[in-house]
Amino acid sequence: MCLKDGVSFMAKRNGSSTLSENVTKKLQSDILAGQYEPGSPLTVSELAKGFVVSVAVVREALTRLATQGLVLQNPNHGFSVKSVSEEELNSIIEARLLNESEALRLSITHGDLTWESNVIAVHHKLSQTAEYEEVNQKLIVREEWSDIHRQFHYELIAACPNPILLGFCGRLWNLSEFYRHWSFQHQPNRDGRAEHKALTDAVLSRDSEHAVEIFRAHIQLTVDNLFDQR
Amino acid sequence: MCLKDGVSFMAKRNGSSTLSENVTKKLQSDILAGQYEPGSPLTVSELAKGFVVSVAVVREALTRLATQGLVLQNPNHGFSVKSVSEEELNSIIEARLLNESEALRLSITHGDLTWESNVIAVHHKLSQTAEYEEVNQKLIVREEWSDIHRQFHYELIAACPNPILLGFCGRLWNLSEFYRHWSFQHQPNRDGRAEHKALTDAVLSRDSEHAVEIFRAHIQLTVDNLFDQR
DNA sequence: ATAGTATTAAGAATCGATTTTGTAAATACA
DNA sequence: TGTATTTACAAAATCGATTCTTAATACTAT
Repeated sequence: MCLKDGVSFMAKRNGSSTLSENVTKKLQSDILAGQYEPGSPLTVSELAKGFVVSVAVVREALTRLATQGLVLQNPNHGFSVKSVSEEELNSIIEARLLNESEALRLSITHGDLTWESNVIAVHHKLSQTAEYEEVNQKLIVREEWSDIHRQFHYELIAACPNPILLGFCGRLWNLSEFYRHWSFQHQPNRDGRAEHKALTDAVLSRDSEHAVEIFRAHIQLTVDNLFDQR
Repeated sequence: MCLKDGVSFMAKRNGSSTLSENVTKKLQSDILAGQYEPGSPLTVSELAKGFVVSVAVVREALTRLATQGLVLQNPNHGFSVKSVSEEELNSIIEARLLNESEALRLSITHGDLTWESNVIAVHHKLSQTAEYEEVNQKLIVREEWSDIHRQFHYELIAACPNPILLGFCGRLWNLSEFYRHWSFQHQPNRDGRAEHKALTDAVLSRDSEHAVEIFRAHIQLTVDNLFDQR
Protein backbone atom coordinates (compact mmCIF):
# COMPACT_ATOMS: atom_id res chain seq x y z
CA MET A 1 0.00 0.00 0.00
CA CYS A 2 0.98 3.54 -0.65
CA LEU A 3 1.33 5.56 2.54
CA LYS A 4 1.80 9.28 3.12
CA ASP A 5 5.33 10.54 2.75
CA GLY A 6 6.10 11.06 6.40
CA VAL A 7 6.41 14.56 7.72
CA SER A 8 6.37 16.29 4.32
CA PHE A 9 2.87 17.66 4.58
CA MET A 10 1.27 19.36 7.51
CA ALA A 11 -2.22 20.62 6.90
CA LYS A 12 -2.88 24.09 8.17
CA ARG A 13 -5.05 27.07 7.43
CA ASN A 14 -3.33 29.79 5.51
CA GLY A 15 -5.10 32.95 4.49
CA SER A 16 -8.86 32.58 4.26
CA SER A 17 -8.75 29.02 3.00
CA THR A 18 -9.96 26.06 4.97
CA LEU A 19 -8.32 22.87 6.09
CA SER A 20 -10.67 20.88 3.90
CA GLU A 21 -9.60 22.82 0.85
CA ASN A 22 -5.93 22.26 1.52
CA VAL A 23 -6.36 18.59 2.20
CA THR A 24 -8.46 18.22 -0.94
CA LYS A 25 -5.76 19.85 -3.05
CA LYS A 26 -2.97 17.86 -1.49
CA LEU A 27 -4.86 14.61 -1.79
CA GLN A 28 -5.75 15.33 -5.41
CA SER A 29 -2.21 16.16 -6.39
CA ASP A 30 -0.95 13.06 -4.58
CA ILE A 31 -3.42 10.91 -6.46
CA LEU A 32 -2.55 12.55 -9.77
CA ALA A 33 1.13 12.15 -9.02
CA GLY A 34 0.57 8.42 -8.70
CA GLN A 35 1.07 8.17 -4.95
CA TYR A 36 -1.79 5.76 -4.53
CA GLU A 37 -2.30 2.56 -6.48
CA PRO A 38 -5.52 2.49 -8.56
CA GLY A 39 -8.25 0.67 -6.69
CA SER A 40 -6.46 0.79 -3.36
CA PRO A 41 -8.56 1.74 -0.33
CA LEU A 42 -8.37 5.24 1.09
CA THR A 43 -9.03 4.73 4.76
CA VAL A 44 -10.41 7.89 6.29
CA SER A 45 -8.86 7.38 9.71
CA GLU A 46 -5.42 6.57 8.28
CA LEU A 47 -5.42 9.63 6.07
CA ALA A 48 -6.61 11.76 8.97
CA LYS A 49 -3.64 10.54 11.00
CA GLY A 50 -1.29 11.24 8.12
CA PHE A 51 -2.59 14.75 7.57
CA VAL A 52 -2.89 15.45 11.31
CA VAL A 53 -6.50 16.40 10.86
CA SER A 54 -9.90 15.15 11.93
CA VAL A 55 -11.85 12.52 10.06
CA ALA A 56 -14.48 15.07 9.06
CA VAL A 57 -11.94 17.02 7.04
CA VAL A 58 -10.67 13.97 5.19
CA ARG A 59 -14.20 12.81 4.60
CA GLU A 60 -15.10 16.13 3.02
CA ALA A 61 -12.02 16.04 0.81
CA LEU A 62 -12.74 12.50 -0.32
CA THR A 63 -16.37 13.35 -0.98
CA ARG A 64 -15.24 16.17 -3.26
CA LEU A 65 -12.80 13.98 -5.15
CA ALA A 66 -15.43 11.25 -5.44
CA THR A 67 -17.88 13.65 -7.05
CA GLN A 68 -15.12 14.57 -9.50
CA GLY A 69 -14.46 10.95 -10.32
CA LEU A 70 -10.90 10.56 -9.07
CA VAL A 71 -12.06 8.59 -6.07
CA LEU A 72 -14.70 5.92 -5.76
CA GLN A 73 -17.22 6.01 -2.94
CA ASN A 74 -18.97 2.83 -1.96
CA PRO A 75 -21.68 3.37 0.64
CA ASN A 76 -20.71 1.78 3.95
CA HIS A 77 -17.47 0.62 2.37
CA GLY A 78 -15.64 3.87 2.30
CA PHE A 79 -13.45 5.30 -0.41
CA SER A 80 -10.90 3.94 -2.83
CA VAL A 81 -8.72 5.31 -5.58
CA LYS A 82 -10.41 5.01 -8.94
CA SER A 83 -9.43 1.99 -10.97
CA VAL A 84 -8.28 2.04 -14.58
CA SER A 85 -9.43 0.31 -17.74
CA GLU A 86 -8.67 0.69 -21.41
CA GLU A 87 -12.38 1.12 -22.02
CA GLU A 88 -12.64 4.02 -19.63
CA LEU A 89 -9.56 5.69 -21.01
CA ASN A 90 -11.18 5.64 -24.42
CA SER A 91 -14.29 7.24 -22.98
CA ILE A 92 -12.22 9.95 -21.34
CA ILE A 93 -10.34 10.68 -24.54
CA GLU A 94 -13.54 10.78 -26.55
CA ALA A 95 -15.09 13.25 -24.12
CA ARG A 96 -11.92 15.27 -24.09
CA LEU A 97 -11.71 15.50 -27.86
CA LEU A 98 -15.31 16.65 -27.97
CA ASN A 99 -15.12 19.28 -25.26
CA GLU A 100 -11.57 20.50 -25.54
CA SER A 101 -11.79 20.87 -29.33
CA GLU A 102 -14.84 23.04 -28.94
CA ALA A 103 -13.25 25.04 -26.14
CA LEU A 104 -10.21 25.54 -28.35
CA ARG A 105 -12.36 26.79 -31.21
CA LEU A 106 -14.14 29.24 -28.94
CA SER A 107 -10.92 30.35 -27.35
CA ILE A 108 -9.36 31.11 -30.73
CA THR A 109 -12.46 33.07 -31.68
CA HIS A 110 -12.61 35.11 -28.50
CA GLY A 111 -8.97 35.43 -27.43
CA ASP A 112 -7.51 38.92 -27.26
CA LEU A 113 -3.94 40.20 -27.42
CA THR A 114 -3.22 39.44 -23.76
CA TRP A 115 -4.29 35.88 -24.31
CA GLU A 116 -2.03 35.59 -27.36
CA SER A 117 0.87 36.84 -25.31
CA ASN A 118 0.14 34.38 -22.54
CA VAL A 119 0.05 31.53 -25.02
CA ILE A 120 3.42 32.57 -26.40
CA ALA A 121 4.84 32.94 -22.92
CA VAL A 122 3.74 29.58 -21.61
CA HIS A 123 4.77 27.85 -24.82
CA HIS A 124 8.21 29.34 -24.47
CA LYS A 125 8.42 28.15 -20.90
CA LEU A 126 7.31 24.69 -21.93
CA SER A 127 9.80 24.52 -24.79
CA GLN A 128 12.65 25.40 -22.44
CA THR A 129 11.78 22.88 -19.74
CA ALA A 130 13.17 19.36 -19.65
CA GLU A 131 10.48 16.70 -19.76
CA TYR A 132 12.28 13.68 -18.32
CA GLU A 133 14.74 12.92 -15.62
CA GLU A 134 16.55 9.69 -14.82
CA VAL A 135 15.81 8.06 -11.50
CA ASN A 136 17.78 4.84 -11.06
CA GLN A 137 18.05 3.91 -14.73
CA LYS A 138 14.44 4.84 -15.46
CA LEU A 139 13.23 7.92 -17.26
CA ILE A 140 10.33 9.55 -15.47
CA VAL A 141 8.40 12.68 -16.26
CA ARG A 142 9.53 15.69 -14.24
CA GLU A 143 6.88 17.21 -12.05
CA GLU A 144 7.81 20.74 -13.11
CA TRP A 145 7.33 19.87 -16.76
CA SER A 146 4.04 18.21 -15.95
CA ASP A 147 2.82 21.43 -14.30
CA ILE A 148 3.86 23.63 -17.20
CA HIS A 149 2.37 21.16 -19.67
CA ARG A 150 -0.96 21.49 -17.92
CA GLN A 151 -0.66 25.27 -17.89
CA PHE A 152 0.13 25.24 -21.61
CA HIS A 153 -2.93 23.24 -22.55
CA TYR A 154 -5.04 25.27 -20.18
CA GLU A 155 -3.85 28.56 -21.65
CA LEU A 156 -4.79 27.48 -25.15
CA ILE A 157 -8.43 27.25 -24.15
CA ALA A 158 -8.35 29.97 -21.49
CA ALA A 159 -10.11 32.52 -23.71
CA CYS A 160 -13.11 30.23 -24.13
CA PRO A 161 -15.96 32.20 -22.58
CA ASN A 162 -17.91 29.14 -21.49
CA PRO A 163 -17.06 28.23 -17.87
CA ILE A 164 -19.01 24.99 -18.04
CA LEU A 165 -16.91 23.68 -20.89
CA LEU A 166 -13.74 24.81 -19.13
CA GLY A 167 -14.86 22.97 -16.02
CA PHE A 168 -15.36 19.77 -18.01
CA CYS A 169 -11.96 20.21 -19.64
CA GLY A 170 -10.30 20.59 -16.26
CA ARG A 171 -11.94 17.49 -14.91
CA LEU A 172 -11.02 15.49 -17.99
CA TRP A 173 -7.44 16.70 -17.81
CA ASN A 174 -7.20 15.33 -14.28
CA LEU A 175 -8.54 11.98 -15.34
CA SER A 176 -6.09 11.85 -18.24
CA GLU A 177 -3.27 12.80 -15.91
CA PHE A 178 -4.17 9.87 -13.70
CA TYR A 179 -3.97 7.52 -16.67
CA ARG A 180 -0.63 8.98 -17.69
CA HIS A 181 0.74 7.44 -14.51
CA TRP A 182 -0.96 4.11 -14.53
CA SER A 183 -1.30 3.11 -18.17
CA PHE A 184 1.30 0.54 -18.96
CA GLN A 185 4.54 2.45 -18.59
CA HIS A 186 4.96 4.78 -21.50
CA GLN A 187 8.28 5.46 -23.15
CA PRO A 188 9.48 8.85 -24.32
CA ASN A 189 9.23 7.98 -27.96
CA ARG A 190 7.88 10.92 -29.84
CA ASP A 191 8.53 14.55 -30.33
CA GLY A 192 5.97 16.33 -28.23
CA ARG A 193 7.87 19.56 -28.68
CA ALA A 194 7.22 19.76 -32.40
CA GLU A 195 3.55 19.12 -31.80
CA HIS A 196 3.31 21.80 -29.15
CA LYS A 197 5.04 24.22 -31.48
CA ALA A 198 2.68 23.42 -34.35
CA LEU A 199 -0.32 23.73 -32.07
CA THR A 200 0.86 27.10 -30.79
CA ASP A 201 1.45 28.38 -34.32
CA ALA A 202 -1.96 27.29 -35.52
CA VAL A 203 -3.61 28.89 -32.52
CA LEU A 204 -1.75 32.17 -32.95
CA SER A 205 -2.61 32.33 -36.62
CA ARG A 206 -6.25 31.96 -35.53
CA ASP A 207 -6.79 28.95 -37.71
CA SER A 208 -9.37 27.14 -35.60
CA GLU A 209 -9.86 24.11 -37.76
CA HIS A 210 -6.18 23.50 -38.28
CA ALA A 211 -5.52 23.94 -34.59
CA VAL A 212 -8.26 21.48 -33.69
CA GLU A 213 -6.86 19.03 -36.23
CA ILE A 214 -3.41 19.20 -34.68
CA PHE A 215 -4.89 18.99 -31.22
CA ARG A 216 -6.83 15.85 -32.09
CA ALA A 217 -3.76 14.22 -33.57
CA HIS A 218 -1.77 15.23 -30.50
CA ILE A 219 -4.23 13.60 -28.12
CA GLN A 220 -4.64 10.53 -30.27
CA LEU A 221 -0.88 10.00 -30.35
CA THR A 222 -0.73 10.31 -26.60
CA VAL A 223 -3.28 7.56 -26.26
CA ASP A 224 -1.63 5.30 -28.80
CA ASN A 225 1.58 5.82 -26.93
CA LEU A 226 -0.02 4.68 -23.69
CA PHE A 227 -1.37 1.51 -25.18
CA ASP A 228 1.41 0.54 -27.56
CA GLN A 229 3.93 -0.41 -24.92
CA ARG A 230 2.16 -3.32 -23.31
CA MET B 1 -36.65 32.49 3.01
CA CYS B 2 -37.61 29.04 1.91
CA LEU B 3 -37.73 26.58 4.79
CA LYS B 4 -38.18 22.85 4.88
CA ASP B 5 -41.73 21.69 4.45
CA GLY B 6 -42.42 20.68 8.01
CA VAL B 7 -42.67 17.05 8.88
CA SER B 8 -42.73 15.75 5.32
CA PHE B 9 -39.21 14.42 5.23
CA MET B 10 -37.46 12.35 7.83
CA ALA B 11 -34.00 11.18 6.94
CA LYS B 12 -33.29 7.56 7.73
CA ARG B 13 -31.18 4.72 6.54
CA ASN B 14 -33.01 2.28 4.36
CA GLY B 15 -31.28 -0.70 2.84
CA SER B 16 -27.54 -0.30 2.51
CA SER B 17 -27.69 3.39 1.74
CA THR B 18 -26.42 6.08 4.03
CA LEU B 19 -28.00 9.10 5.61
CA SER B 20 -25.73 11.36 3.59
CA GLU B 21 -26.91 9.84 0.36
CA ASN B 22 -30.57 10.30 1.25
CA VAL B 23 -30.10 13.85 2.38
CA THR B 24 -28.12 14.63 -0.78
CA LYS B 25 -30.91 13.27 -2.96
CA LYS B 26 -33.63 15.06 -1.04
CA LEU B 27 -31.74 18.32 -1.01
CA GLN B 28 -31.00 18.08 -4.71
CA SER B 29 -34.58 17.38 -5.64
CA ASP B 30 -35.75 20.21 -3.41
CA ILE B 31 -33.37 22.59 -5.10
CA LEU B 32 -34.37 21.38 -8.56
CA ALA B 33 -38.01 21.69 -7.60
CA GLY B 34 -37.43 25.34 -6.84
CA GLN B 35 -37.79 25.10 -3.06
CA TYR B 36 -34.90 27.46 -2.46
CA GLU B 37 -34.47 30.88 -4.01
CA PRO B 38 -31.33 31.23 -6.21
CA GLY B 39 -28.50 32.79 -4.22
CA SER B 40 -30.16 32.24 -0.86
CA PRO B 41 -27.95 30.90 1.93
CA LEU B 42 -28.09 27.24 2.88
CA THR B 43 -27.29 27.29 6.57
CA VAL B 44 -25.85 23.97 7.63
CA SER B 45 -27.27 24.03 11.15
CA GLU B 46 -30.76 25.01 9.97
CA LEU B 47 -30.84 22.26 7.37
CA ALA B 48 -29.55 19.78 9.94
CA LYS B 49 -32.41 20.69 12.23
CA GLY B 50 -34.90 20.37 9.37
CA PHE B 51 -33.64 16.96 8.32
CA VAL B 52 -33.20 15.79 11.92
CA VAL B 53 -29.62 14.90 11.24
CA SER B 54 -26.17 16.03 12.33
CA VAL B 55 -24.28 18.88 10.70
CA ALA B 56 -21.70 16.49 9.29
CA VAL B 57 -24.33 14.79 7.16
CA VAL B 58 -25.67 18.05 5.76
CA ARG B 59 -22.17 19.31 5.17
CA GLU B 60 -21.34 16.20 3.15
CA ALA B 61 -24.50 16.57 1.10
CA LEU B 62 -23.80 20.24 0.40
CA THR B 63 -20.21 19.48 -0.52
CA ARG B 64 -21.45 16.98 -3.08
CA LEU B 65 -23.94 19.39 -4.57
CA ALA B 66 -21.33 22.13 -4.62
CA THR B 67 -18.96 19.96 -6.64
CA GLN B 68 -21.80 19.37 -9.06
CA GLY B 69 -22.47 23.07 -9.39
CA LEU B 70 -25.98 23.30 -7.96
CA VAL B 71 -24.70 24.86 -4.78
CA LEU B 72 -22.02 27.47 -4.24
CA GLN B 73 -19.40 27.03 -1.56
CA ASN B 74 -17.61 30.07 -0.25
CA PRO B 75 -14.79 29.19 2.15
CA ASN B 76 -15.63 30.34 5.67
CA HIS B 77 -18.93 31.69 4.41
CA GLY B 78 -20.79 28.46 3.98
CA PHE B 79 -23.07 27.41 1.20
CA SER B 80 -25.72 29.05 -0.92
CA VAL B 81 -28.02 28.05 -3.74
CA LYS B 82 -26.46 28.79 -7.10
CA SER B 83 -27.51 32.03 -8.69
CA VAL B 84 -28.80 32.43 -12.23
CA SER B 85 -27.79 34.56 -15.17
CA GLU B 86 -28.70 34.64 -18.83
CA GLU B 87 -25.03 34.30 -19.66
CA GLU B 88 -24.66 31.11 -17.67
CA LEU B 89 -27.81 29.63 -19.11
CA ASN B 90 -26.33 30.10 -22.56
CA SER B 91 -23.16 28.35 -21.46
CA ILE B 92 -25.17 25.46 -20.07
CA ILE B 93 -27.17 25.13 -23.26
CA GLU B 94 -24.06 25.28 -25.42
CA ALA B 95 -22.42 22.54 -23.36
CA ARG B 96 -25.59 20.52 -23.46
CA LEU B 97 -25.96 20.76 -27.22
CA LEU B 98 -22.38 19.65 -27.63
CA ASN B 99 -22.46 16.70 -25.27
CA GLU B 100 -26.02 15.51 -25.56
CA SER B 101 -25.95 15.62 -29.35
CA GLU B 102 -22.88 13.42 -29.38
CA ALA B 103 -24.37 11.09 -26.78
CA LEU B 104 -27.50 10.85 -28.91
CA ARG B 105 -25.47 9.97 -32.01
CA LEU B 106 -23.59 7.28 -30.13
CA SER B 107 -26.76 5.96 -28.56
CA ILE B 108 -28.45 5.62 -31.93
CA THR B 109 -25.40 3.82 -33.25
CA HIS B 110 -25.13 1.38 -30.37
CA GLY B 111 -28.70 0.91 -29.18
CA ASP B 112 -30.19 -2.58 -29.39
CA LEU B 113 -33.75 -3.86 -29.57
CA THR B 114 -34.31 -3.57 -25.82
CA TRP B 115 -33.25 0.05 -25.94
CA GLU B 116 -35.65 0.71 -28.84
CA SER B 117 -38.45 -0.80 -26.84
CA ASN B 118 -37.61 1.30 -23.83
CA VAL B 119 -37.62 4.45 -25.94
CA ILE B 120 -41.05 3.58 -27.28
CA ALA B 121 -42.32 2.76 -23.81
CA VAL B 122 -41.16 5.94 -22.14
CA HIS B 123 -42.33 8.06 -25.06
CA HIS B 124 -45.75 6.50 -24.76
CA LYS B 125 -45.80 7.24 -21.06
CA LEU B 126 -44.74 10.82 -21.68
CA SER B 127 -47.34 11.33 -24.39
CA GLN B 128 -50.10 10.16 -22.05
CA THR B 129 -49.13 12.32 -19.11
CA ALA B 130 -50.48 15.79 -18.52
CA GLU B 131 -47.81 18.48 -18.41
CA TYR B 132 -49.53 21.29 -16.52
CA GLU B 133 -51.89 21.68 -13.64
CA GLU B 134 -53.66 24.75 -12.36
CA VAL B 135 -52.79 25.98 -8.89
CA ASN B 136 -54.76 29.10 -7.99
CA GLN B 137 -55.16 30.49 -11.49
CA LYS B 138 -51.57 29.68 -12.48
CA LEU B 139 -50.45 26.84 -14.69
CA ILE B 140 -47.47 25.03 -13.25
CA VAL B 141 -45.56 22.03 -14.51
CA ARG B 142 -46.60 18.78 -12.86
CA GLU B 143 -43.87 16.99 -10.99
CA GLU B 144 -44.85 13.63 -12.43
CA TRP B 145 -44.53 14.95 -15.96
CA SER B 146 -41.20 16.51 -15.10
CA ASP B 147 -39.92 13.12 -13.92
CA ILE B 148 -41.08 11.31 -17.03
CA HIS B 149 -39.71 14.06 -19.23
CA ARG B 150 -36.29 13.52 -17.68
CA GLN B 151 -36.61 9.77 -18.11
CA PHE B 152 -37.54 10.26 -21.75
CA HIS B 153 -34.52 12.38 -22.56
CA TYR B 154 -32.32 10.08 -20.56
CA GLU B 155 -33.58 7.00 -22.37
CA LEU B 156 -32.79 8.50 -25.76
CA ILE B 157 -29.10 8.62 -24.88
CA ALA B 158 -29.08 5.58 -22.59
CA ALA B 159 -27.41 3.36 -25.18
CA CYS B 160 -24.43 5.68 -25.45
CA PRO B 161 -21.52 3.54 -24.27
CA ASN B 162 -19.54 6.45 -22.88
CA PRO B 163 -20.24 6.89 -19.16
CA ILE B 164 -18.28 10.13 -18.99
CA LEU B 165 -20.50 11.79 -21.57
CA LEU B 166 -23.58 10.43 -19.84
CA GLY B 167 -22.36 11.88 -16.56
CA PHE B 168 -21.93 15.28 -18.15
CA CYS B 169 -25.39 15.07 -19.68
CA GLY B 170 -26.90 14.24 -16.32
CA ARG B 171 -25.20 17.17 -14.64
CA LEU B 172 -26.25 19.54 -17.42
CA TRP B 173 -29.80 18.29 -17.24
CA ASN B 174 -29.91 19.21 -13.56
CA LEU B 175 -28.61 22.69 -14.24
CA SER B 176 -31.17 23.16 -17.01
CA GLU B 177 -33.89 21.92 -14.70
CA PHE B 178 -32.89 24.55 -12.17
CA TYR B 179 -33.21 27.25 -14.81
CA ARG B 180 -36.58 25.93 -15.86
CA HIS B 181 -37.83 27.04 -12.46
CA TRP B 182 -36.12 30.34 -12.13
CA SER B 183 -35.96 31.81 -15.62
CA PHE B 184 -38.62 34.44 -15.98
CA GLN B 185 -41.83 32.41 -15.72
CA HIS B 186 -42.37 30.48 -18.91
CA GLN B 187 -45.76 30.00 -20.47
CA PRO B 188 -47.03 26.81 -21.99
CA ASN B 189 -46.89 28.14 -25.52
CA ARG B 190 -45.62 25.48 -27.80
CA ASP B 191 -46.33 21.92 -28.70
CA GLY B 192 -43.65 19.90 -26.95
CA ARG B 193 -45.58 16.75 -27.71
CA ALA B 194 -45.08 17.01 -31.44
CA GLU B 195 -41.38 17.58 -30.94
CA HIS B 196 -41.04 14.59 -28.66
CA LYS B 197 -42.86 12.47 -31.19
CA ALA B 198 -40.64 13.64 -34.05
CA LEU B 199 -37.54 13.04 -31.96
CA THR B 200 -38.66 9.55 -31.05
CA ASP B 201 -39.42 8.72 -34.67
CA ALA B 202 -36.04 9.95 -35.88
CA VAL B 203 -34.27 8.00 -33.18
CA LEU B 204 -36.17 4.79 -33.94
CA SER B 205 -35.46 5.11 -37.64
CA ARG B 206 -31.78 5.35 -36.68
CA ASP B 207 -31.34 8.60 -38.47
CA SER B 208 -28.66 10.16 -36.26
CA GLU B 209 -28.26 13.43 -38.06
CA HIS B 210 -31.95 14.07 -38.34
CA ALA B 211 -32.45 13.19 -34.68
CA VAL B 212 -29.68 15.52 -33.63
CA GLU B 213 -31.16 18.27 -35.75
CA ILE B 214 -34.55 17.90 -34.10
CA PHE B 215 -32.93 17.69 -30.72
CA ARG B 216 -31.02 20.92 -31.25
CA ALA B 217 -34.16 22.70 -32.39
CA HIS B 218 -36.02 21.30 -29.39
CA ILE B 219 -33.45 22.64 -26.93
CA GLN B 220 -33.15 25.96 -28.71
CA LEU B 221 -36.88 26.48 -28.55
CA THR B 222 -36.89 25.69 -24.88
CA VAL B 223 -34.30 28.40 -24.28
CA ASP B 224 -36.06 30.95 -26.45
CA ASN B 225 -39.19 30.19 -24.53
CA LEU B 226 -37.46 30.93 -21.26
CA PHE B 227 -36.17 34.27 -22.41
CA ASP B 228 -39.07 35.51 -24.52
CA GLN B 229 -41.50 36.09 -21.68
CA ARG B 230 -39.64 38.74 -19.76
C1' DA C 1 -16.58 63.62 13.40
C1' DT C 2 -13.40 59.93 12.01
C1' DA C 3 -10.26 56.52 11.82
C1' DG C 4 -8.86 52.84 14.27
C1' DT C 5 -9.46 49.28 17.89
C1' DA C 6 -12.04 46.08 21.29
C1' DT C 7 -16.51 43.36 21.85
C1' DT C 8 -19.56 40.21 20.57
C1' DA C 9 -22.51 37.02 18.35
C1' DA C 10 -23.85 34.08 14.42
C1' DG C 11 -22.52 30.68 11.78
C1' DA C 12 -18.64 27.94 9.64
C1' DA C 13 -15.24 24.62 10.35
C1' DT C 14 -13.18 21.25 12.98
C1' DC C 15 -12.76 17.85 16.48
C1' DG C 16 -12.93 13.44 19.18
C1' DA C 17 -16.30 10.30 20.76
C1' DT C 18 -20.22 7.24 19.80
C1' DT C 19 -23.03 4.35 17.02
C1' DT C 20 -23.73 1.50 13.07
C1' DT C 21 -22.34 -1.61 9.53
C1' DG C 22 -19.97 -5.31 7.23
C1' DT C 23 -16.80 -9.16 7.56
C1' DA C 24 -14.56 -12.89 9.20
C1' DA C 25 -13.62 -16.08 12.89
C1' DA C 26 -15.61 -18.99 16.32
C1' DT C 27 -19.11 -21.62 18.06
C1' DA C 28 -23.36 -24.27 17.99
C1' DC C 29 -26.34 -27.22 15.66
C1' DA C 30 -28.39 -30.63 12.27
C1' DT D 1 -19.02 -32.74 7.83
C1' DG D 2 -21.49 -28.91 6.36
C1' DT D 3 -24.68 -25.21 7.43
C1' DA D 4 -26.46 -21.58 10.76
C1' DT D 5 -25.88 -18.57 14.29
C1' DT D 6 -22.94 -15.78 17.54
C1' DT D 7 -19.28 -13.09 18.58
C1' DA D 8 -15.64 -9.89 17.84
C1' DC D 9 -13.44 -6.53 15.47
C1' DA D 10 -12.22 -2.95 12.10
C1' DA D 11 -13.69 0.67 9.55
C1' DA D 12 -17.54 3.68 8.11
C1' DA D 13 -20.94 6.82 9.34
C1' DT D 14 -22.87 9.88 12.42
C1' DC D 15 -23.17 12.80 16.35
C1' DG D 16 -22.93 16.89 19.54
C1' DA D 17 -19.56 19.85 21.42
C1' DT D 18 -15.66 22.98 20.72
C1' DT D 19 -12.90 26.22 18.24
C1' DC D 20 -12.28 29.56 14.65
C1' DT D 21 -13.85 33.34 11.25
C1' DT D 22 -16.17 36.98 9.91
C1' DA D 23 -18.81 40.91 10.10
C1' DA D 24 -21.37 44.07 12.69
C1' DT D 25 -21.48 47.08 16.63
C1' DA D 26 -19.67 49.70 20.39
C1' DC D 27 -15.97 52.07 22.08
C1' DT D 28 -11.71 54.96 22.24
C1' DA D 29 -8.35 58.34 20.95
C1' DT D 30 -7.15 61.69 17.95
